Order: sequence, then C-alpha cells, then structure tokens
Amino acid sequence: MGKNNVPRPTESELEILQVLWQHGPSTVRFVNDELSKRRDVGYTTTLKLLQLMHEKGIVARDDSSRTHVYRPALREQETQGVLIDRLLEAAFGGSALKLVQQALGNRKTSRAELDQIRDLLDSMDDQQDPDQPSPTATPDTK
Amino acid sequence: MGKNNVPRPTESELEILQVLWQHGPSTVRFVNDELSKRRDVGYTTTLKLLQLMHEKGIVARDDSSRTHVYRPALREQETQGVLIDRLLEAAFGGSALKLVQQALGNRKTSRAELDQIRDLLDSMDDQQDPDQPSPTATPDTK
DNA sequence: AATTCTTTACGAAACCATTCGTAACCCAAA
DNA sequence: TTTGGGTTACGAATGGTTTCGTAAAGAATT
Repeated sequence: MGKNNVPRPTESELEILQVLWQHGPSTVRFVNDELSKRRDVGYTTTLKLLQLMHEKGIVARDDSSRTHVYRPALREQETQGVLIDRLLEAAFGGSALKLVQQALGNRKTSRAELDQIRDLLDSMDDQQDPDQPSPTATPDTK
Repeated sequence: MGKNNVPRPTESELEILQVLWQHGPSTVRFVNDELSKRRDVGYTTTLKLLQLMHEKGIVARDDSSRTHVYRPALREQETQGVLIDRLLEAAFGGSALKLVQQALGNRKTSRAELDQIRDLLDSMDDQQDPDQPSPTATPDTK
C-alpha cells in the first residue's frame, strides 16, 4: 500500500476535514455548527457527508456511544500532500517549482513568512544527497 | 468584475488547457491526438469537452473555417493562480506559507530549483515596499 | 407514561462531469 | 454525381457529489 489508493476528498469533504483537523474529533452536531458559521447547511447534509466519508475511509468514527465522534483518518499533511500532487499534475505539468513560484509570486507574503521559507530551503540544502538523481516525476515503486 | 467569476476548470478541462498552453491554438483533432498519447479518449469526447469549455468561456474559438481552432481564454498563469487560490482555501485554511512548505517539504527538489526559489524570494524582498503594487496581482475593480 | 428533542439511517432528487453514439454537413476524390 | 473521410452538433447514459425529507430509535423532560 503506497500512496496509490489514498482517498481524494472532494471540496465539501475538505471543508469538513478542516474542521476536524482544527478542532480534533468532533460530533456531527459540532461539525455542522462550524460549517454553519460560514454557509447554510442542513444537519442531515453534514451527517450524510460524514457517513460517506466514513465509508470511503476518509474519517474514522467512534460509535461506542450514541452520538458518534468522527476524526480524520489521515494526517493533515498527508492529505495536503496528495492534493498538491493532484494539482501539480493537473495544472503545472508536474513542476513544483512553477507551483511555488505561482503561489508566492501572485500574492502578498510577509517578510516573516519569506524568512520561514528561506529557513526551509536552507534545511533542505543540508539534506541534499548528491548521489541520487532527482526523480521528481517517478514514484513507480511497486 | 474581479476574480469573482473566473471559470474553474475541471480536471479534464485542465488536461486540455495544458495542451493548448503548451502548443498554442489547436484543432479538436490535434488536442485529441495529444490526449490520446496519455490515455484512451474518443474524438467526440474531446470535441464535446471543448464545446462545453467554449460555452463556459474557458476557451475561445475561431470558427471562420470549417475546422474550428480553439485557444485558451485565460493566460496560463491566471488560471493557475485561481487554482492555487482554490486549493489554498479548500485545504490550507488560506495559508500560502503552509502550502509552499508542504509543496517543497514532501518532495525532492533539485538544488537548482531551490536556488531559483531563493532568487524569487530575494526579488520579493525588494518589492516589499508596496508603493507600487505588483502589476500581476491587482486586477481590481474597473 | 407521554411528549419532545436529538441522533442515526436511508432513500431519493438535483446537479454536474464525463463519455460516446448518431446524424448532419462539408469537401475532396473517384 | 456519387462516395468516403473528416468535422460539428446534439442528445443521452453513466457515475459521482451534494442536498435534504422522512422515519426510526434513544434520551431527556414533563
């Protein structure tokens, strides 16, 4: 099992995942209240979505008590990674460089944030292993 | 008219847009041949997609001659920007920093690319003083 | 106990993306 | 003129996402 069959959340599902990531394991009621702060959404709609996400393996749930408690099945970073890969393939021809340039270039970014990115770049320099080629495009591992 | 009603291409539509961005204005036949290099797709499927994209305003077409010629209605960068905004909102709570960290962190990136990003960061430092708003980033109200 | 509130489960409707079959049309070649 | 290949237009089937109405069951309140 690699990243092959990692679930690909839809937009609504992501909305819910963000609530779970931010607040931790939550009931349908809580998630729905959070979503309702941003837009109109019925309780059973949120319920159904969570049930489907559960079937898909996107969330796990504790149904030991009557009101079930849902939590993300994947780490935030993992899911975000999948989504970036998706966008990278779909719109940037696989070039992470172009994506980052676009993300930074067309946007206001504070100096503090720029510095944080610089730190990240520096730490990546340290990890550079010159032995290996740079296979940005072939996660073919079987 | 701001970025409000900029079209939001689907995955298939992006596949086609990439062909158009890369090769310039093209006929259905050409686009379909390109897509066929990667996967199985019927001619009329590509045709229909292009027709729908035309209706949506995602592509423009020259139908002065019998075989129509399609071209992107938006610049590559513009569309990519919209898509990043979308992902940013949907999965990263709006934090471009987190997105970039994720894009770079979970991925092998060559030193050359890292250097290019550093250059970008440096040039952004220069622009830090927003007397002159960046020409790319503010298509405000007309 | 009866009522009300909360929750889950289920089914269906509405909508959209994707795919393709079929027909009509034009043009060029036979 | 007829045939055939390439093209556009259109409609429909399929499958997935999103929404919500309704029913059933449990829990709390009266």
